[in-house]
Amino acid sequence: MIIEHENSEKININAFQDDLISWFKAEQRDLPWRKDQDPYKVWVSEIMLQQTRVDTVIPYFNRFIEWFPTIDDLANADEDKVLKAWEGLGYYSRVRNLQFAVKEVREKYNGEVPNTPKEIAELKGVGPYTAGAILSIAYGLPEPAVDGNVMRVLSRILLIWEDIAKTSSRKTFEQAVRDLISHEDPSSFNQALMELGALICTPTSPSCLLCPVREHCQAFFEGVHEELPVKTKKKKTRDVQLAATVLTNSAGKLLIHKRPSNGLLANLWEFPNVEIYHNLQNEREEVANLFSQELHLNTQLDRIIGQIEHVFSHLVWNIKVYIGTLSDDFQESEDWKLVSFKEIEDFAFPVSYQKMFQMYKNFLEE
DNA sequence: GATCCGTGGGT
DNA sequence: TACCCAAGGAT
Repeated sequence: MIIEHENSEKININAFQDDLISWFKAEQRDLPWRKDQDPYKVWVSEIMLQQTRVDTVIPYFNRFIEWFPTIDDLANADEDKVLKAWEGLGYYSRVRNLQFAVKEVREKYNGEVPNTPKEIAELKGVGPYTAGAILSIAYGLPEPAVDGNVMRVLSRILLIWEDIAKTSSRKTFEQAVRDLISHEDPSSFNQALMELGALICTPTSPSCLLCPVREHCQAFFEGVHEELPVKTKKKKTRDVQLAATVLTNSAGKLLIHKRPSNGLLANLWEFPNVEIYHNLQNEREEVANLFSQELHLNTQLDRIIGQIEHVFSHLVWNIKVYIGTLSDDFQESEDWKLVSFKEIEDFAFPVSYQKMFQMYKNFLEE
Protein backbone atom coordinates (compact mmCIF):
# COMPACT_ATOMS: atom_id res chain seq x y z
CA MET A 1 0.00 0.00 0.00
CA ILE A 2 1.41 3.30 -1.08
CA ILE A 3 0.98 6.23 1.27
CA GLU A 4 0.10 9.00 -1.07
CA HIS A 5 1.17 11.84 1.23
CA GLU A 6 4.72 10.54 1.34
CA ASN A 7 4.78 10.31 -2.43
CA SER A 8 3.59 13.84 -2.87
CA GLU A 9 6.44 15.02 -0.67
CA LYS A 10 8.98 13.40 -2.94
CA ILE A 11 8.45 16.07 -5.57
CA ASN A 12 8.89 19.80 -5.48
CA ILE A 13 5.27 20.89 -5.50
CA ASN A 14 5.80 24.50 -6.53
CA ALA A 15 8.08 23.60 -9.42
CA PHE A 16 5.67 20.87 -10.51
CA GLN A 17 2.74 23.31 -10.53
CA ASP A 18 4.72 25.88 -12.49
CA ASP A 19 5.99 23.43 -15.11
CA LEU A 20 2.55 21.88 -15.54
CA ILE A 21 0.55 25.11 -15.70
CA SER A 22 3.07 26.91 -17.93
CA TRP A 23 2.92 24.05 -20.40
CA PHE A 24 -0.89 24.07 -20.31
CA LYS A 25 -1.14 27.78 -20.94
CA ALA A 26 1.18 27.50 -23.93
CA GLU A 27 -0.05 24.25 -25.46
CA GLN A 28 -3.72 23.83 -24.55
CA ARG A 29 -6.12 23.04 -27.37
CA ASP A 30 -8.54 25.66 -28.57
CA LEU A 31 -11.84 24.07 -27.52
CA PRO A 32 -15.32 25.61 -27.75
CA TRP A 33 -16.06 25.18 -24.03
CA ARG A 34 -12.88 27.10 -23.17
CA LYS A 35 -14.12 30.37 -24.70
CA ASP A 36 -15.63 31.46 -21.39
CA GLN A 37 -16.30 30.13 -17.90
CA ASP A 38 -20.09 30.09 -18.01
CA PRO A 39 -20.92 27.42 -15.39
CA TYR A 40 -23.76 26.10 -17.54
CA LYS A 41 -21.49 25.57 -20.54
CA VAL A 42 -18.76 24.05 -18.37
CA TRP A 43 -21.39 21.72 -16.96
CA VAL A 44 -22.70 20.68 -20.40
CA SER A 45 -19.18 20.04 -21.67
CA GLU A 46 -18.26 17.92 -18.66
CA ILE A 47 -21.34 15.73 -19.03
CA MET A 48 -20.67 15.27 -22.75
CA LEU A 49 -17.01 14.43 -22.14
CA GLN A 50 -17.81 11.58 -19.75
CA GLN A 51 -16.34 8.47 -21.39
CA THR A 52 -16.32 10.32 -24.71
CA ARG A 53 -13.48 11.70 -26.84
CA VAL A 54 -12.93 15.41 -27.30
CA ASP A 55 -13.11 15.18 -31.11
CA THR A 56 -16.48 13.45 -30.88
CA VAL A 57 -17.88 16.00 -28.44
CA ILE A 58 -16.96 19.23 -30.25
CA PRO A 59 -19.76 19.28 -32.88
CA TYR A 60 -22.33 18.01 -30.37
CA PHE A 61 -21.36 20.74 -27.90
CA ASN A 62 -21.66 23.52 -30.49
CA ARG A 63 -25.06 22.37 -31.66
CA PHE A 64 -26.33 21.77 -28.11
CA ILE A 65 -25.40 25.29 -27.01
CA GLU A 66 -26.94 26.64 -30.20
CA TRP A 67 -30.22 24.86 -29.45
CA PHE A 68 -30.16 25.44 -25.68
CA PRO A 69 -28.01 28.54 -24.95
CA THR A 70 -29.06 28.91 -21.32
CA ILE A 71 -30.30 26.90 -18.37
CA ASP A 72 -33.80 28.21 -19.02
CA ASP A 73 -33.74 27.07 -22.63
CA LEU A 74 -32.74 23.55 -21.65
CA ALA A 75 -35.16 23.42 -18.72
CA ASN A 76 -38.07 24.42 -20.97
CA ALA A 77 -37.21 22.16 -23.90
CA ASP A 78 -39.11 19.01 -24.90
CA GLU A 79 -37.20 15.91 -23.92
CA ASP A 80 -37.57 14.52 -27.44
CA LYS A 81 -35.67 17.50 -28.78
CA VAL A 82 -33.02 17.19 -26.06
CA LEU A 83 -32.51 13.54 -26.95
CA LYS A 84 -32.31 14.47 -30.63
CA ALA A 85 -29.45 16.84 -29.75
CA TRP A 86 -27.70 13.91 -28.04
CA GLU A 87 -28.47 11.36 -30.78
CA GLY A 88 -25.37 9.28 -31.51
CA LEU A 89 -23.40 10.41 -28.45
CA GLY A 90 -24.38 7.43 -26.32
CA TYR A 91 -25.08 7.05 -22.60
CA TYR A 92 -28.37 8.86 -23.10
CA SER A 93 -29.31 8.99 -19.43
CA ARG A 94 -26.58 11.63 -19.14
CA VAL A 95 -28.69 14.18 -20.96
CA ARG A 96 -31.95 13.21 -19.31
CA ASN A 97 -30.26 13.61 -15.92
CA LEU A 98 -28.78 16.92 -17.08
CA GLN A 99 -32.17 18.29 -18.02
CA PHE A 100 -33.63 17.06 -14.73
CA ALA A 101 -30.80 18.76 -12.80
CA VAL A 102 -31.10 21.97 -14.78
CA LYS A 103 -34.76 22.20 -13.79
CA GLU A 104 -33.71 21.77 -10.18
CA VAL A 105 -31.18 24.58 -10.53
CA ARG A 106 -33.85 26.82 -12.02
CA GLU A 107 -36.27 26.17 -9.19
CA LYS A 108 -34.04 25.67 -6.19
CA TYR A 109 -31.11 28.00 -6.97
CA ASN A 110 -32.82 30.70 -9.01
CA GLY A 111 -31.11 29.48 -12.16
CA GLU A 112 -27.56 29.81 -10.77
CA VAL A 113 -25.38 26.69 -10.78
CA PRO A 114 -24.47 26.18 -7.10
CA ASN A 115 -20.84 26.62 -6.10
CA THR A 116 -20.52 24.45 -3.02
CA PRO A 117 -19.31 20.82 -3.10
CA LYS A 118 -22.36 19.61 -1.20
CA GLU A 119 -24.99 21.34 -3.32
CA ILE A 120 -23.43 20.61 -6.68
CA ALA A 121 -22.81 16.95 -5.92
CA GLU A 122 -26.50 16.51 -5.12
CA LEU A 123 -27.46 17.33 -8.70
CA LYS A 124 -28.53 14.34 -10.76
CA GLY A 125 -25.75 13.10 -13.02
CA VAL A 126 -23.07 15.08 -11.19
CA GLY A 127 -20.64 12.70 -9.50
CA PRO A 128 -17.31 13.35 -7.77
CA TYR A 129 -15.41 14.09 -10.98
CA THR A 130 -17.96 16.45 -12.53
CA ALA A 131 -18.50 18.28 -9.24
CA GLY A 132 -14.79 18.97 -8.93
CA ALA A 133 -14.50 19.95 -12.59
CA ILE A 134 -17.29 22.54 -12.39
CA LEU A 135 -16.10 23.92 -9.04
CA SER A 136 -12.52 24.36 -10.23
CA ILE A 137 -13.06 25.38 -13.86
CA ALA A 138 -16.14 27.59 -13.48
CA TYR A 139 -15.60 28.87 -9.94
CA GLY A 140 -11.84 28.61 -9.38
CA LEU A 141 -12.13 26.48 -6.26
CA PRO A 142 -9.27 24.09 -5.34
CA GLU A 143 -11.30 20.87 -5.57
CA PRO A 144 -9.96 17.64 -7.13
CA ALA A 145 -11.43 16.49 -10.44
CA VAL A 146 -10.16 12.96 -10.80
CA ASP A 147 -10.89 11.25 -14.10
CA GLY A 148 -9.08 8.51 -15.98
CA ASN A 149 -6.44 10.93 -17.24
CA VAL A 150 -5.63 12.20 -13.77
CA MET A 151 -5.33 8.69 -12.36
CA ARG A 152 -3.02 7.64 -15.19
CA VAL A 153 -0.83 10.74 -14.96
CA LEU A 154 -0.55 10.73 -11.17
CA SER A 155 -0.03 6.97 -10.94
CA ARG A 156 3.10 7.55 -13.02
CA ILE A 157 4.33 10.76 -11.42
CA LEU A 158 3.78 9.54 -7.86
CA LEU A 159 4.36 5.82 -8.53
CA ILE A 160 0.95 4.72 -7.31
CA TRP A 161 0.38 1.00 -7.95
CA GLU A 162 -3.28 0.84 -6.92
CA ASP A 163 -5.73 -0.66 -9.41
CA ILE A 164 -7.43 2.35 -11.01
CA ALA A 165 -10.34 0.13 -12.13
CA LYS A 166 -11.46 -0.05 -8.50
CA THR A 167 -13.81 2.73 -7.43
CA SER A 168 -12.17 2.85 -4.03
CA SER A 169 -8.82 3.99 -5.45
CA ARG A 170 -10.29 7.30 -6.63
CA LYS A 171 -9.93 8.61 -3.07
CA THR A 172 -6.18 8.04 -3.14
CA PHE A 173 -5.88 10.24 -6.21
CA GLU A 174 -8.22 12.89 -4.81
CA GLN A 175 -5.96 13.19 -1.80
CA ALA A 176 -2.92 13.41 -4.07
CA VAL A 177 -4.56 16.26 -5.99
CA ARG A 178 -5.39 18.05 -2.73
CA ASP A 179 -1.70 17.83 -1.84
CA LEU A 180 -0.52 19.08 -5.22
CA ILE A 181 -3.17 21.47 -6.55
CA SER A 182 -2.33 25.12 -7.19
CA HIS A 183 -4.45 27.42 -5.04
CA GLU A 184 -3.61 30.32 -7.35
CA ASP A 185 -5.05 28.59 -10.42
CA PRO A 186 -6.99 25.42 -9.62
CA SER A 187 -8.75 25.58 -12.99
CA SER A 188 -5.56 25.46 -15.03
CA PHE A 189 -4.05 22.85 -12.72
CA ASN A 190 -6.93 20.38 -13.08
CA GLN A 191 -7.32 20.95 -16.80
CA ALA A 192 -3.56 20.66 -17.27
CA LEU A 193 -3.48 17.21 -15.68
CA MET A 194 -6.20 16.05 -18.05
CA GLU A 195 -4.66 17.77 -21.07
CA LEU A 196 -1.32 16.17 -20.27
CA GLY A 197 -3.01 12.77 -20.08
CA ALA A 198 -4.74 13.34 -23.41
CA LEU A 199 -1.75 14.71 -25.35
CA ILE A 200 1.47 13.46 -23.73
CA CYS A 201 0.96 10.95 -20.91
CA THR A 202 -1.15 8.61 -23.05
CA PRO A 203 -2.20 5.06 -22.08
CA THR A 204 0.20 3.40 -24.54
CA SER A 205 3.56 4.77 -25.64
CA PRO A 206 3.54 8.08 -23.75
CA SER A 207 5.67 10.91 -25.19
CA CYS A 208 7.92 11.23 -22.17
CA LEU A 209 10.60 13.11 -24.11
CA LEU A 210 8.09 15.90 -24.73
CA CYS A 211 6.72 15.86 -21.19
CA PRO A 212 6.89 19.17 -19.30
CA VAL A 213 6.93 17.40 -15.94
CA ARG A 214 9.28 14.54 -16.83
CA GLU A 215 11.78 15.58 -14.20
CA HIS A 216 9.06 15.23 -11.55
CA CYS A 217 7.98 11.78 -12.75
CA GLN A 218 8.97 8.89 -10.53
CA ALA A 219 7.81 6.26 -13.04
CA PHE A 220 10.04 7.76 -15.74
CA PHE A 221 12.93 7.89 -13.29
CA GLU A 222 12.41 4.23 -12.41
CA GLY A 223 11.76 3.26 -16.04
CA VAL A 224 8.34 1.79 -15.27
CA HIS A 225 6.10 4.36 -17.00
CA GLU A 226 4.85 1.67 -19.41
CA GLU A 227 3.72 -0.52 -16.50
CA LEU A 228 1.47 2.14 -15.00
CA PRO A 229 -1.33 2.58 -14.34
CA VAL A 230 -2.39 -0.81 -13.01
CA LYS A 231 -5.84 -1.53 -14.38
CA THR A 232 -7.69 -4.86 -14.27
CA LYS A 233 -9.62 -5.88 -17.36
CA LYS A 234 -13.37 -5.98 -17.50
CA LYS A 235 -15.63 -8.83 -18.45
CA LYS A 236 -16.76 -9.75 -21.93
CA THR A 237 -20.00 -8.70 -23.56
CA ARG A 238 -22.95 -11.01 -23.97
CA ASP A 239 -24.86 -11.65 -27.20
CA VAL A 240 -28.53 -10.78 -27.75
CA GLN A 241 -30.47 -11.94 -30.84
CA LEU A 242 -33.16 -9.59 -32.15
CA ALA A 243 -35.61 -9.56 -35.02
CA ALA A 244 -36.67 -6.08 -36.13
CA THR A 245 -38.86 -4.92 -38.98
CA VAL A 246 -39.62 -1.91 -41.09
CA LEU A 247 -43.41 -1.95 -41.38
CA THR A 248 -45.13 0.29 -43.93
CA ASN A 249 -48.81 0.95 -44.49
CA SER A 250 -50.47 1.62 -47.82
CA ALA A 251 -49.73 5.35 -47.48
CA GLY A 252 -46.01 4.56 -47.28
CA LYS A 253 -45.63 5.57 -43.62
CA LEU A 254 -43.26 3.73 -41.29
CA LEU A 255 -44.12 2.38 -37.85
CA ILE A 256 -41.81 3.45 -35.02
CA HIS A 257 -41.89 2.82 -31.26
CA LYS A 258 -40.67 4.77 -28.25
CA ARG A 259 -38.58 2.68 -25.85
CA PRO A 260 -39.41 2.56 -22.12
CA SER A 261 -38.28 5.39 -19.85
CA ASN A 262 -35.63 3.38 -18.06
CA GLY A 263 -32.86 0.97 -18.93
CA LEU A 264 -31.00 0.66 -22.21
CA LEU A 265 -31.52 3.55 -24.68
CA ALA A 266 -34.35 4.89 -22.54
CA ASN A 267 -36.93 7.07 -24.35
CA LEU A 268 -35.24 6.73 -27.71
CA TRP A 269 -37.16 5.52 -30.77
CA GLU A 270 -36.77 2.20 -32.54
CA PHE A 271 -38.30 -0.03 -35.19
CA PRO A 272 -40.58 -2.78 -33.89
CA ASN A 273 -38.47 -5.65 -32.61
CA VAL A 274 -38.50 -8.75 -30.44
CA GLU A 275 -35.75 -10.69 -28.74
CA ILE A 276 -35.14 -14.22 -30.01
CA TYR A 277 -34.17 -16.54 -27.19
CA HIS A 278 -34.01 -19.80 -29.12
CA ASN A 279 -33.33 -21.01 -32.60
CA LEU A 280 -36.53 -20.97 -34.61
CA GLN A 281 -37.60 -23.58 -37.16
CA ASN A 282 -39.77 -21.62 -39.56
CA GLU A 283 -38.24 -18.31 -38.72
CA ARG A 284 -40.22 -15.75 -40.70
CA GLU A 285 -43.53 -17.21 -39.54
CA GLU A 286 -42.50 -17.58 -35.91
CA VAL A 287 -41.10 -14.06 -35.74
CA ALA A 288 -44.43 -12.77 -37.04
CA ASN A 289 -46.12 -14.73 -34.25
CA LEU A 290 -43.83 -13.06 -31.70
CA PHE A 291 -44.73 -9.62 -33.05
CA SER A 292 -48.39 -10.57 -32.64
CA GLN A 293 -48.06 -11.99 -29.13
CA GLU A 294 -45.61 -9.51 -27.59
CA LEU A 295 -46.34 -6.27 -29.45
CA HIS A 296 -49.95 -6.97 -30.58
CA LEU A 297 -48.91 -6.15 -34.13
CA ASN A 298 -50.68 -8.15 -36.77
CA THR A 299 -48.34 -8.02 -39.69
CA GLN A 300 -47.19 -9.87 -42.71
CA LEU A 301 -43.40 -10.18 -42.85
CA ASP A 302 -42.20 -10.32 -46.43
CA ARG A 303 -38.50 -11.15 -46.16
CA ILE A 304 -35.17 -10.51 -44.50
CA ILE A 305 -33.15 -7.73 -46.13
CA GLY A 306 -30.03 -8.09 -44.04
CA GLN A 307 -28.40 -8.45 -40.65
CA ILE A 308 -26.84 -5.92 -38.30
CA GLU A 309 -24.30 -6.37 -35.56
CA HIS A 310 -24.15 -3.58 -33.04
CA VAL A 311 -21.64 -3.59 -30.19
CA PHE A 312 -22.44 -1.86 -26.90
CA SER A 313 -20.08 -1.51 -23.96
CA HIS A 314 -21.68 -4.47 -22.22
CA LEU A 315 -23.53 -6.47 -24.91
CA VAL A 316 -23.82 -7.21 -28.62
CA TRP A 317 -27.03 -7.03 -30.63
CA ASN A 318 -27.41 -9.28 -33.63
CA ILE A 319 -30.42 -7.94 -35.49
CA LYS A 320 -32.16 -9.73 -38.34
CA VAL A 321 -33.87 -7.03 -40.38
CA TYR A 322 -37.28 -7.81 -41.87
CA ILE A 323 -39.61 -5.78 -44.04
CA GLY A 324 -43.36 -6.14 -43.88
CA THR A 325 -46.73 -4.48 -44.27
CA LEU A 326 -49.01 -2.98 -41.66
CA SER A 327 -52.79 -2.97 -41.98
CA ASP A 328 -54.36 0.46 -42.46
CA ASP A 329 -56.58 0.16 -39.37
CA PHE A 330 -53.54 0.44 -37.06
CA GLN A 331 -54.14 2.89 -34.22
CA GLU A 332 -51.34 5.27 -33.25
CA SER A 333 -50.60 6.10 -29.60
CA GLU A 334 -48.07 7.93 -27.44
CA ASP A 335 -45.33 5.42 -28.13
CA TRP A 336 -46.42 3.94 -31.46
CA LYS A 337 -46.29 6.39 -34.37
CA LEU A 338 -46.62 6.28 -38.14
CA VAL A 339 -44.18 8.67 -39.78
CA SER A 340 -43.08 9.67 -43.26
CA PHE A 341 -39.49 9.58 -44.47
CA LYS A 342 -39.29 13.30 -43.72
CA GLU A 343 -40.92 13.18 -40.29
CA ILE A 344 -38.68 10.38 -39.06
CA GLU A 345 -35.73 12.81 -39.01
CA ASP A 346 -37.20 14.57 -35.96
CA PHE A 347 -37.01 11.46 -33.76
CA ALA A 348 -33.91 10.35 -31.88
CA PHE A 349 -32.77 6.85 -32.82
CA PRO A 350 -29.85 4.87 -31.41
CA VAL A 351 -27.12 4.13 -33.95
CA SER A 352 -28.20 0.50 -34.29
CA TYR A 353 -31.56 1.53 -35.72
CA GLN A 354 -30.01 4.30 -37.81
CA LYS A 355 -27.98 1.52 -39.43
CA MET A 356 -31.17 -0.43 -39.97
CA PHE A 357 -32.96 2.50 -41.59
CA GLN A 358 -29.99 3.06 -43.89
CA MET A 359 -30.10 -0.60 -44.84
CA TYR A 360 -33.79 -0.20 -45.69
CA LYS A 361 -33.15 2.87 -47.86
CA ASN A 362 -30.37 1.03 -49.69
CA PHE A 363 -32.75 -1.87 -50.25
CA LEU A 364 -35.37 0.43 -51.80
CA GLU A 365 -32.84 1.85 -54.25
CA GLU A 366 -31.92 -1.55 -55.68
C1' DG B 1 -18.41 -3.65 -5.18
C1' DA B 2 -20.35 -5.24 -9.51
C1' DT B 3 -23.16 -4.20 -13.20
C1' DC B 4 -25.50 -1.36 -16.33
C1' DC B 5 -25.27 2.29 -19.58
C1' DG B 6 -23.19 3.87 -26.15
C1' DT B 7 -20.26 4.96 -29.49
C1' DG B 8 -16.29 5.44 -32.56
C1' DG B 9 -11.41 5.30 -32.93
C1' DG B 10 -6.86 3.18 -32.22
C1' DT B 11 -3.74 -0.81 -32.37
C1' DT C 1 -9.73 -9.94 -35.28
C1' DA C 2 -10.30 -8.73 -30.77
C1' DC C 3 -9.48 -6.21 -27.77
C1' DC C 4 -8.81 -1.45 -25.34
C1' DC C 5 -10.18 2.82 -24.47
C1' DA C 6 -12.37 8.26 -23.67
C1' DA C 7 -12.99 14.61 -19.17
C1' DG C 8 -18.12 8.67 -15.11
C1' DG C 9 -22.52 8.09 -12.71
C1' DA C 10 -26.55 5.50 -11.04
C1' DT C 11 -28.21 1.53 -9.01
